Amino acid sequence: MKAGTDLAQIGSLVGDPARANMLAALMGGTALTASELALEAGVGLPTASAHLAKLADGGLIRMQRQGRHRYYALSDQSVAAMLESIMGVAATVGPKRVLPGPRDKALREARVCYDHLAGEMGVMMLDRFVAKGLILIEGERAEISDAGADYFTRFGIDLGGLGKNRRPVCRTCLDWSVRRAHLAGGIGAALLDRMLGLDWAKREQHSRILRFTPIGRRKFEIFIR
Amino acid sequence: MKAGTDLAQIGSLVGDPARANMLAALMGGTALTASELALEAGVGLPTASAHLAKLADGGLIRMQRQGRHRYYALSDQSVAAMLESIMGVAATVGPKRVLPGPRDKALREARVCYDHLAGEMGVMMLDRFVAKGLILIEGERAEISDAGADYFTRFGIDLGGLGKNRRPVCRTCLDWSVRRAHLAGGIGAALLDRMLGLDWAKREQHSRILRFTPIGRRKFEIFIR
DNA sequence: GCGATAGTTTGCTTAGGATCGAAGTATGAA
DNA sequence: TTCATACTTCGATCCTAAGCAAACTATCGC
Repeated sequence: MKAGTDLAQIGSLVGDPARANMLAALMGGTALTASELALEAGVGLPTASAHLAKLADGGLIRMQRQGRHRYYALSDQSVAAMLESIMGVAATVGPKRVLPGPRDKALREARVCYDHLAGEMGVMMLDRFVAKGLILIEGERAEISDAGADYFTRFGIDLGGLGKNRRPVCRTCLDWSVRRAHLAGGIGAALLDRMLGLDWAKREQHSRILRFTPIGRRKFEIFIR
Repeated sequence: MKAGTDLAQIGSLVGDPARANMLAALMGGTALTASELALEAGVGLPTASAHLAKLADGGLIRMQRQGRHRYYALSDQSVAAMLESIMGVAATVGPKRVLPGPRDKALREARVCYDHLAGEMGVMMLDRFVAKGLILIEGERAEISDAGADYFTRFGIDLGGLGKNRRPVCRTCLDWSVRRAHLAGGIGAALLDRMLGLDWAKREQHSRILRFTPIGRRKFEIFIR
């Protein structure tokens, strides 16, 4: 009875098309303004404002004022993981799917999940790291080995800086398209950040798709080999 | 835009209190009849029938006729995992929680998740199995080692029989209370089944709580040690 | 200060869907 | 065959919540 109430509360927040579109847009990881989200959801500003208030009240998103803008973002990695798992169910048990178009293919291959790399390439990367002993996995928790710390530091990531903020440095996240885990947490975010900084890939506008350049893809292969 | 539609579809299914209560009840793993679910949801039979049709249509549940009864169950482990992840978010970011009562404590300690052991004891069990090399984990996928096969067989589990039906023998599932993985899949179900058969624990009526007997708990400790 | 942009609040309309009673179908029991 | 149980379908009601227009608040640039 009580468990159902919790489920329903979150479910109804996600269950409205306008709010769902907002959440999907925020899965991209970048914070968005109320107007941008209104546009994304296809509703007017007043309506969007009401929706955002509900989402914030329910704890799914977090707001930050910046001048006359208000930036909204998912409040937590766990919210992103939940949304991914819902998408996973939608993809498997959902209504008979039309065969996936080219956009879906790109999305499956490489995309941003909140703030880290997901899709086939993300899963492959974690697999390789585990195989090489750079990451140690136990259950959902993951750990960076000494060899891994060395490797990531040489890649240009400041592990010391990561440790300072509160979020777990290393954790995994279930991938909806591949149904395997990929690397999330501080290290996952830092790796994606670095790859974008090195111009290995570019984010496609208004989407979660990551487009790797041919050179970037080759360097990525070498990096994880 | 499209991603949001998928989210909203599943979300709105979970978002109705009556349906959410039904799903929560089905998380117990046992299949329930329409009347039982109506009672659980606190609605009349016609209403329940309509809800069940929607859930089945959306692919979240699966129906099986048996005489004049119709038994409903979650359609898939992935649905159970999704519901767990939603509960996880509800528990963390949700409305300011009242301090957990004794029921919550029991639920945290040991409960049924669809058809396998979850809660602190479930997480502990998987941790020990991994540490002892009985289960090998790589991402979300898991595997039974040779030593593990031997150990589980001696515990009275027919691993050969497990392999026959289609569901993956070994996989992990994220625990909402502990936020770590526990053991799911065919082996998870078989282990719980065996423990119940050995009278280590009893299921509490109309709830997901597992009550271990003192002796059962001690045997469990030895089993995973 | 003034206009302009970003966002919220208020008040109203409307539609979708949750609910139940009553009638209809299917299965089992006598 | 007849009655009872289990469930669905139909029809009608009612209520929540999504939507927008208009008015209000706050911040920026000048």
